[in-house]
Amino acid sequence: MPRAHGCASFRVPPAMSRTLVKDALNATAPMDSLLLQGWVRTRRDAKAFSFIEVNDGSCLKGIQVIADAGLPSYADEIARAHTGASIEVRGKLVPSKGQGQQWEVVAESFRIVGEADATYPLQKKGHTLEFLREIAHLRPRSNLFGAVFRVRSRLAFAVHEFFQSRSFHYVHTPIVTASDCEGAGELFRVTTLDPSHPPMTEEGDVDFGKDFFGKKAYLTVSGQLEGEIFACALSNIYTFGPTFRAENSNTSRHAAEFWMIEPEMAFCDLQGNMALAEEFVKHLIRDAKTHCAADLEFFGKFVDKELLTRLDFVLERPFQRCSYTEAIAIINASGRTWEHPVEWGDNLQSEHERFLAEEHFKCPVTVYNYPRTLKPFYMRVNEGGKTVAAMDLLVPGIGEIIGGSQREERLEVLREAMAHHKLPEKEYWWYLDLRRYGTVPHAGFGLGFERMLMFVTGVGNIRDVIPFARTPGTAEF
RNA sequence: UGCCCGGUAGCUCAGUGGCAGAGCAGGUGACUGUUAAUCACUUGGUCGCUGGUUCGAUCCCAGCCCGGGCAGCCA
Repeated sequence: MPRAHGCASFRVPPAMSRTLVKDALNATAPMDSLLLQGWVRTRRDAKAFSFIEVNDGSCLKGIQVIADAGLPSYADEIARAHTGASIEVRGKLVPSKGQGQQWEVVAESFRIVGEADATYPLQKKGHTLEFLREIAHLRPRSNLFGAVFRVRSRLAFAVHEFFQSRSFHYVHTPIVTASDCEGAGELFRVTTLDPSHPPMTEEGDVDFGKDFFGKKAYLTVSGQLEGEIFACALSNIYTFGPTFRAENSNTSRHAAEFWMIEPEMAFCDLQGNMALAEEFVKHLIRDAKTHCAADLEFFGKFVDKELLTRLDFVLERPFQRCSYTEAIAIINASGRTWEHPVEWGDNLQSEHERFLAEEHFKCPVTVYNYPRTLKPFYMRVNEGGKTVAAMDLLVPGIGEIIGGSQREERLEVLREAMAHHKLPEKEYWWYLDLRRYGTVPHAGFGLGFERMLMFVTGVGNIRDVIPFARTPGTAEF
């Protein structure tokens, strides 16, 4: 940042450095002087003084400030200290005389930094999540969203910590991609062509050869294929970045833009993959419990009463594992009538996945070895050729949270699979090269970061665990 | 994309084929180491939009827009 020199309006830096609310609340001794900066949550006036609850987002709780009516600024400023106003307070941290808190701040001076008038839409209580979505620029100031986004920040850090501590290397895979045949859903086109006057070929088609990249380009739906490249060099890698799917999905667990974590391990099979997935999910839960205890407690109270016991339960028990073939047998032996009856070879529907995780196993469950016909070309073909070494981790309440597989490392088997899926070898020459030169068994998976956050926070809609949700028809902010 | 539910004050909602309602928020006053403070009074409306039926529509009908739930696709 540029520094101001010799400027008359240069503001003298504060003599005191700022104390975060979190640190003030966790103080072990009184403080003679501190500077608080934050936003007014509520104000309660008495005759001789006012109570102001100040929150600065450093933690869930705010701190109570006592502003005596005798303060010089009181008469002019206190009436402007509405909910939502930003405020700066200098004073002492003292043990509270009141009941609800250990510490409070006795103001020696305070000023309103930025007013918030009566149109400020956040009230002390009673907003629906739908309303808060419409004010996504203000909702981080609410208790719930402050908590959600603190947990999101912490778990993003925990992702790196988990992999880095296991000697995985972080790879930045591209966001713009030119391969459109990964089969992971509809792609968003990336182009600089003028949509109303695109260049045309002699055949009358749009000439993408004249586009920015000289060919058709898209936003990535997965970093997996590029991740495999790096796993076949650095051994253990992970990606963590945004992913884009242009599916017209209108559900509480799909977004057009979401963040995905994709580890890829060389010299690893499906068993190792499942083990890592379980360890990873448990690590994230444990980390949130350790570092976001107050926020999780808030979710347990106001979002999902069973959240904390469920998370503990998930940590304690080993995840269940069950082959696709067994899963079909369990579903059909349940004696239930299904909206979508299944037999071997069919996709598992939501109702089946929910039944397995929520009722049969009552626990996260990894379903593996799916029929070859249901899965993409890159998954490793099992003995007998009918199934592939795929895995999906299903969790209660959400369903699929992880999808992964052991990859096909045998050149000829992979070529057959590509031919079967009608994929041109020319486009995948580099992917095939990985099997031509020093191929190794390798495996990996993708974890939807938002779905994990839904599981950890109990929040039921993906739009409420991502700062600015992109869903069909909506890209505000 | 399909099926279902909804749209009334800033927010959460009730309601009726015939003067538009409550709680909270906002305002004024009182009271109090308060803490979702309390009490009294009070401001506040294109009843989503367009058209139709009707003497009269916020209400009934149609179309559209917006939001939500579920399903499919997936993470």
